[in-house]
Amino acid sequence: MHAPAVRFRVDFGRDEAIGPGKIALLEHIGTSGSLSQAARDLGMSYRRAWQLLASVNAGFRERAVTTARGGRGGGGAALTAFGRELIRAYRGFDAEVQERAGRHFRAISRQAHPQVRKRRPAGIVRLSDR
Amino acid sequence: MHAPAVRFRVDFGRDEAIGPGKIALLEHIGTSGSLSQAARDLGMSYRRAWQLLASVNAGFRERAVTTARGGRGGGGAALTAFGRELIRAYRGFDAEVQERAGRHFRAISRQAHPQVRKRRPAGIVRLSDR
DNA sequence: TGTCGTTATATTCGATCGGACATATCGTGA
DNA sequence: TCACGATATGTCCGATCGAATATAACGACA
Repeated sequence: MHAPAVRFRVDFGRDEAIGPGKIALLEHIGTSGSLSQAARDLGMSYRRAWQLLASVNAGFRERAVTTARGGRGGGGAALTAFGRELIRAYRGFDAEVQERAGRHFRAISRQAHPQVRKRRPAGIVRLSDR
Repeated sequence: MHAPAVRFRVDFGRDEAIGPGKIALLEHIGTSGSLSQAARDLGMSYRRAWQLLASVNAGFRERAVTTARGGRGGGGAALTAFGRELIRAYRGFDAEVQERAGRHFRAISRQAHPQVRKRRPAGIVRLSDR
C-alpha cells in the first residue's frame, strides 16, 4: 500500500483522551440526533456508546452532548457548540497529519509487506471512511 | 495542563502498525544491545517484548533488529539500518505532530479538567519521556 | 391516561491480552 | 567440556473489555 494511515488520540492531562472512536461517535450523534442510533451505525453496543459519551462529557468543564429522556421520539441527543468544536479541531488536525505522514513514511511504507484485504462486518459504516 | 500530548500509530496496510510502544522497544534495544534488558527497562515481560519485536520483523520485507543466541554474554540484539530508519522517521514525525498539536487543541485544552498527578511504577523509564 | 422510543444503569458472560512461569537451545570463553 | 546469559517458545491464569440482556425512568403526544 502507498499512503500509510495515521491513527492518533489526544491526551488532555491524565483525565481524558480523545481518539477516532469518540470523534466518530460525536459525528454520528450530530447527524442522527440519537445516541442509540449512533451506536447502531457504528456497530457498537448502546452501553459502550453511552460510556464513551459519559467519558467525554465528564472530561471537560463543558459538555459535548446534551441528552433528553422522554418526549417526542422518546428522547434524543444533540451536539453542543463545544462538541462541534471538538470535532472541528480533531478533523482539522487529522487532515494535516494524514497529509504530512506521507512524506515521513513513504520510504518505509515501501518496505511493508503487500497486504491482504480484510473485510469489515456488513452494514457498519464509519464517517471517517467517507 | 496546557500542552496536550498526542499519541499516534502508523498503519502500513493491514499487516503491521507501528506505535509508541514498539518504537520505545527499538530504542532500548539500540541502547542496551539486548532484548531482555530492553524489556526490563520498559517494565514489560520478556515474552511481550519478544512478540512485539517478532511483529515488527515480520511486518516488513527488511528486519529491524538482528538477534543472536549464545556466544559472548549469551547473545544479544542489534538494530539494523532499517530499524534506525524506523525510529528516525517516527520520532521526526512525532516532533512535528507535538509541535502542531498545540495550536489545534489549545482552546479545547483549556476546557479540560485540572488533572490529578498520577505516578508510574518505580524504576521504569521510557526513552520517550526524556 | 396509556403508548412509545430513547436515555440511564446493573448484571452476566465470553473473548482477549499480557504477566508469570517453565524449558529448550545456542555459542563463546573459562 | 562445562557454565553462563541471552534468545526462543509453550502453557497457565488473572484482569480487563465489551457485547448481550434486562429493567427502570422519562415526557410528548394521540
